[in-house]
Amino acid sequence: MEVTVQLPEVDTARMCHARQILDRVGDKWSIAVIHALGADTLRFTELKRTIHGISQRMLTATLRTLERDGLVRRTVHPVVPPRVDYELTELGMTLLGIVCSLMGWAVEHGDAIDEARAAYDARPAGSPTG
Amino acid sequence: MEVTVQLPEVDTARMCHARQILDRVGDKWSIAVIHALGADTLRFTELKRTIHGISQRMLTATLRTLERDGLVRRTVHPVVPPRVDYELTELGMTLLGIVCSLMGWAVEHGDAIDEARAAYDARPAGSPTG
DNA sequence: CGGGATCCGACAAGATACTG
DNA sequence: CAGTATCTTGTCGGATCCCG
Repeated sequence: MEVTVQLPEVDTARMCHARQILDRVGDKWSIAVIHALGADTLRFTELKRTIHGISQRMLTATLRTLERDGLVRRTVHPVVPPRVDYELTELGMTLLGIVCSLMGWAVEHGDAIDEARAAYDARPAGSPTG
Repeated sequence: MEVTVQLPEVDTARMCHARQILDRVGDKWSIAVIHALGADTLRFTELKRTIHGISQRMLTATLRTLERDGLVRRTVHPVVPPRVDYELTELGMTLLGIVCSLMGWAVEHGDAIDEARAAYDARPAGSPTG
């Protein structure tokens, strides 16, 4: 197989941009929130139930960050039982597309990675790479 | 209310896969290493010089993880001055493609995010979202 | 040159309790 | 219901020393 990646001019500056969004979506819960909101508009509690493992502290923090980055829109309804809706913005939806690409890659090559790990883990001590 | 979700059937299981690779490339240096090796095969010291900010501890740890996941191949040359070469595997190159997609998104929408942040930061205290 | 081991600081993140 | 504040812990990551 030959390399068809051919990154055009991906210098340090561009890679820095990649780190930017990875800092944004690379944390433990952003992806989960984006994915959950990609399906539908949800309330705080609904999000908490959907994502399961998340604490209300991290959910709040994650939502705040995503809102600040313009990826999630927060709507407060001034009703007697407080109600706050969260939904993806258009920008957030484009990011969701990227996330789906990520998922596609993970599903496609996740098996290979698993095998590689097993093989690496099975190596005695020093691998005769040369 | 109806769901206008465009993603086909992205359930929790798939999202979990996305988290897997984000755990892998989401750390501080993996992207930088993958990007550096995407251009050419490099030695340890060369990698250290290319990535600049990285310490040898993190470079070693990052390389080890990437090697274990089958993304990077490590070649030891038994010569008098020790020489170790690192290069991307075919699997690593496909991941580089994903990374490039990420970079593309970052470059394309990074400006919008910046504006959103500025707007969010300029808000008084409670935004009349509803 | 390449890398392992250890110590230590900084921050992310979980659990809990409290508020409006 | 939708958060906020505090405490504690776990992990990441840098600095340093040492080895082959």
